[in-house]
Parts: sequence; C-alpha cells; structure tokens
Amino acid sequence: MELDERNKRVLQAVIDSYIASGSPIGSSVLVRRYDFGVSSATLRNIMAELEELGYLTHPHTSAGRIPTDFGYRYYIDSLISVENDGDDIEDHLREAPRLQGDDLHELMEEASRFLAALSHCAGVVVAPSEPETQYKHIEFVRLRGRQALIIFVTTTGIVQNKLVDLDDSIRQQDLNRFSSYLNEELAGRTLAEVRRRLIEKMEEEKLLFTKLMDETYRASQEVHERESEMVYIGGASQMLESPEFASVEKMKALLKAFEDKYKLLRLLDRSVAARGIKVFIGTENPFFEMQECSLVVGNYKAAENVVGTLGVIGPTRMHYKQVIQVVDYTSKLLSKLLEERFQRGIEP
Amino acid sequence: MELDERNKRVLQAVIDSYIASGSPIGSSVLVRRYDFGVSSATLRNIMAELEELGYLTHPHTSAGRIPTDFGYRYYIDSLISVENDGDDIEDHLREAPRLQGDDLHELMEEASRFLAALSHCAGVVVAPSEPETQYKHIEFVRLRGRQALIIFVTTTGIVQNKLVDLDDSIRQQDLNRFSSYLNEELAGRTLAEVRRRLIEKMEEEKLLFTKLMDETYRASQEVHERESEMVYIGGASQMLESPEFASVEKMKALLKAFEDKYKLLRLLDRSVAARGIKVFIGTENPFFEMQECSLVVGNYKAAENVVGTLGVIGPTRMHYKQVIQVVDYTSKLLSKLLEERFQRGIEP
DNA sequence: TGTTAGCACTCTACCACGATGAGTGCTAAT
DNA sequence: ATTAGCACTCATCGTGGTAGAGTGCTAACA
Repeated sequence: MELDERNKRVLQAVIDSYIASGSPIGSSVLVRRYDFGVSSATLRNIMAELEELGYLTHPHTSAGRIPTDFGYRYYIDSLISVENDGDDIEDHLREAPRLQGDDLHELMEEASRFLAALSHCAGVVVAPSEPETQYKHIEFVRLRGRQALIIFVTTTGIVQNKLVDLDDSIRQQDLNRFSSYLNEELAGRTLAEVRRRLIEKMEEEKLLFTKLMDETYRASQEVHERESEMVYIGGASQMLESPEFASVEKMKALLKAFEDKYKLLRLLDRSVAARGIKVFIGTENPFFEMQECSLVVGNYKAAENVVGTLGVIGPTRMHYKQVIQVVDYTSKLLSKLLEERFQRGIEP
Repeated sequence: MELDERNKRVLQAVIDSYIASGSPIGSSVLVRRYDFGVSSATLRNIMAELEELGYLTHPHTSAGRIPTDFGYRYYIDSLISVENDGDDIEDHLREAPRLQGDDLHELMEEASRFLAALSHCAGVVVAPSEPETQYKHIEFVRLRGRQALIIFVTTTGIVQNKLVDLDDSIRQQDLNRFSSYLNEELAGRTLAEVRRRLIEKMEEEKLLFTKLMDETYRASQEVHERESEMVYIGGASQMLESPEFASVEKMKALLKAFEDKYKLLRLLDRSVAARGIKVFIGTENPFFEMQECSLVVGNYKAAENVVGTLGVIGPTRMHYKQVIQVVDYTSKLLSKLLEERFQRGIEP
C-alpha cells in the first residue's frame, strides 16, 4: 500500500517537526507551521490513518504523534533527499577544524571527536580491520645482547613491534636475508593469509629460523588483535544533552554500552560489507541497551581497500539528513588522509 | 582543640555508617547500631558539638548528620588505620584477575579497569610521564626507496617509530655508525636532556646527518607528547551507581570532566612529587566539576624512578579504607610488572 | 557537672485532589 | 471529502494535608 502525495507530505512534516522540537506533534501545530490548505480535523484524520499504517504512534491518548521506527525507516528511505539540497551542511564543514594527527591513533581519536562535534551525537571510529589489511613490510633489528626487534608494517601504516630473545649465533646479515625472503614471499597478502603462509612455511622447512618465524607469527597475530580491539569513541557526553537520555537509567545503560567496546565493534562491523552509508534505527539495532538509539555507519578506505568503519550513535530522534552528510563527508575525508599518509609514508 | 576519646568514636561511627548507608545518620541509629552506653540525647549533644567544630553538618534541620570535607580529612588522617587490620581486602585481591597485557597500552587499560572493579569507582592511570623517563636505545632502519624508520626506545618500554625521507647516499652502515654514536652519547639521560643534547650537537657539528638528527629530535619530542597525553579511564559507569550522582546534571558534569583528559592529567600530576598514597577530598580538589568527588592517588615506578600516577576517582562518600588499600596494591603490582617487563624486554 | 527523659518544633517525602490545557476521536453538517 | 464542534482523555502542575524522622531545649536526676 503506497501513501498518496499528501500523506507523504504530512508524514514528513510530522517527523521533521518532531526531530526539531522533540515533543509530540499535534494537528494544530501542523496547521500553524505548514500550509496544507486543510483544517486540523482533516490532519487528524490523516494522522490517524498514518498511525493505522504503522508510521506514527502516540505516547498517550491526548498527546500528539511521534514517528515509529518504521516511520523513520520510510522517512530515511523515501522522504529525505540527501543530495539535492545538501548545501546547508557544506558551510559547517568548511569552517570545521581539519584533521591533522600524524599518528594513526591520534587521527582516529580526532576523527571520532570530529564526528561528534558535527553531529551532536557520539562519534565512533573503528581502526582498520584485519580482513582487508595487507602486509606491507617486515624488518628485524638486532638490539643489544640477545634481544631483537621485529617490526611489522601494514598497508594501513600500522607499525607493530615485538621484542624477542634470539640466539647469539644469528647475526644481522642472517636477519636481513630472512626478512627479504619473507618480504618476497608475503608481499601483497592480507594478514590472514600471512598467518596461514607462516604456518605452512614452518611445517615445510624446519630450518634455522623456526623460533624467529614463530615470533613473527605471533607479532602478526598481535597486529590483528590490537587493531580489531581499537574502537575510538568521541563526545559521548554530547548524547546526554538530548532529552531522551534525561533519565538516570538510560544514561547508565548508554554509558555501559559505550564502555563495552567489543559489542560496539560487532555492531559496527555488520555494515562493513556494504559500501555507502547505512542507517540502523532503534529496534533494528541488535543490542538491547541501544534500542533507543540510531546508528549511522559508513566505511573509510585506504589503498583501494575498504579497511574500517566509522559512524555516529545518537538518539532515534536525530537529525538524520545532517548526520548522514557528516558521516559521508568524514568517511571521504578520512579515506583521503589515509591515502595521503600511505603514499607519503610507506610507498616508495 | 583535640577531640576526646568518646567524641572520636562517635565521629568515626557517624562516618562509617554514612559511608555504608549513604543517608544522614541520626542519634537513634547510633544508639541502635553501636554500644556507647549513653542515650540518644547525649549523642545528640555530642553530635551538636562535633558540628560546632566543623566535622559534621546536616542538610536540613530535621535530618541526621553527614560528614563535612573537614570531617573526612580527620577521619582519614586519624581514625582509619590502614595497616593493622587490613586483612579484609587481601582476600579480594587474591582472587582478582591478574594483569597480563604485554603491550604497554593494554596494560594501562587493564590497570584502570582493575582499579575500577576493586574500588567500585572510576580507575585512572596516567602513562609514564616524561621527566623521569629515560632514553634507552635508538635504531635507524632503511626501508625501501628513500624511506627510513627511526626507532626510539625508552626505559619504560615505549617504542616510538617515525618514518622519514632520507638521501639515497646514506647507507645502512652509516646509520649504524650514527646510532651507536648517539647511543653512547645519550645513554642514561632523561628525554628532556636528550632533546637538549641533540640541539647542542646539531649546532656544534654541522655534519652529514643534520636532517636525520632533526628527525630524531622530533621523534623524541613525539614520545613526550604522546606519553603525556595518555590518560586511561576505566569503569567510569561504576561511579554512576552511587546515589550522589543520581541526578542528570551531576552525571553530565562528571562525564564531561572525564572526557577532558587533560584536566584530569593536571589534577593527578599534582601528586607525582609525593611518594605514597594521597587523598584529596571534595573541595580540596581544584576543579569545580569534581567538587563532590574524592581522589585517591598513588605512584607507580619502573626502573627505580617514579614514572607515573594512578588512582581512583569516586564520590566523597567512598569506602576510603578499602580504596586506599586497592590503590596501594595496584601501584605496587604495576611497578612490579613494569620492572619485570623492563628486565625481560630491554635490558641485556 | 554530665546525663537523661520528654516535648515542642521543623522539615522532607508522599499522597490525594483538582484545575489546566493540549490533543484526540467522533458525529453531524457542509 | 472536508470541516466545525463537542465530549472525553490524560499528563502536568500546584496545593494542602499527613506521617515520620530527627533535632534542640528544658527540666529533672545522679
């Protein structure tokens, strides 16, 4: 059943107004603020119809209407047009502070705060995740005594180091040979492949460097673990400003959810597959603590591969249009920065 | 003016009860729960006296007494004895999960969560701060093309790397000579000294490696910046459990304060000078947002030097005795772990 | 002089009550 | 199909009244 043009306009007006004001929208408000050319009674009939169809609801009999999750879904899919009059956000973006952290860690934190500041919600950035991250370079460095440093570089510019004990008999030249061997063998593979390959090698050739190989394997595993754990949350307190979280219980639930970064990670990772911006509304959201929140998620990439997720978590009543634009912009910005960083830093 | 023995006991009883229950303590409660051998009327007189002296107050005429900050101060300085019957905490500690992160970053996060879990407040750990951190080792590694990696290791086990462009003419052998030169020159100095020395060197000998020297200088500076920014907060939502933060305003204030890590840093750094555990109560606290909080701070060390601060932030009404023990224990634990890590990892 | 019993007083928390007003749903007229 | 009008509902807010906890003070007592 398709909505007719007028009903669409009314639905949009209700949701727009509700997003702006935060309180339920009654028929009189619509008459006052919009020009539908009909009376409040007609609007009441239309709204009753929209409620029947599941787009709207009202908290109690004598209150105005608020959108359901289903209503928001329709609003986002069919009613807002991000591209055609997307000029309002551009101004904000132009005067926004630029991201400039030169450390990856710093850059991620900055990006999460950037998202938060522009969206007035919490900003989340997940560091590049493993499946798409590629091995770039390995290097072994002898330190004093028996110590050596394994330096592991990925295409996303992460440098992982690990200290290991080594036999005195192994000299820097040996290490150099070993590293160029590995570099040739592993070039261009993803980390998962690298790990598989290392295990194969270890079984094939039970040679001199077993221990070193083993440690290398471990280092590559640690890159994986460290990366996939890294979730940066910025501006969580922004969210507490919205009246929907004005109750102590809800605040606590929200805060707890933010502390459990692992859950957030899984939540965000669900959207890695898809390109473009995705929106999860309220109950579409798999975690109970987040049932009153919406999620706007996008990806960023570096070196041609999709490598990470970023997004905004806010109340279901958020300014979707603006937030979608912000997430889109930030994902492009971050992609560009990583690309540059990558070019400048590691590629010959 | 010194309190007589009975008044001390009453003060202690009031504070103990208040810490346990969270609601103001009336004379009848004291009669019921303690055996002072006097009537409630006498206790009322005593409590009035204690109020006169500034140790207690009451929120309104017909409410029981609660401690003032001054009262807490006296309580901590004179009434609780951490050492003599400190057996209650030991059991908890024994069955507590051990810290085992092998990455410094991970270890700090774990420690902050550890503090939070045991104290039921927020746990804070500041990464090793610069003045005491010493330079340990430097290494230059040629990568492909014009790229090279500067690896900078401090005594606290932090490894900082920086990618630089280098002239093709500089070969790995040159780099090795340069690094052993620097290693000799800079051994055992603090980072501040290292930076000073590098500048001197650059002016003295305008030689081949000016650019490399310059980049090295920058790397050492980055170690400083990165370190001093690192504040780990664990279990912030624990604090929201206590009824004193049950108002939305207070929660927000608290959360904002936690987000501004830099302020926290300055707060905690005030106590770096002193050894042992320090307690800051309510208004003794320099930041307005934290006026209703107390702070229990301690230091941890590695390699014989005091290098970092850690502590617990909680409501003024916290279980001081237990928290002091937890902070003490954790600081020792972290010191030991860092010491081990240091021995194992870097020292020959 | 210190302690105690008793009493008047104070203040909060809680509940019930009613007024207000925004907003709906329905019906009958247009 | 639209509209005016009306009865009805429900949250919100201020009021007043009550119960209970706790105090301070006074007068009696050891």
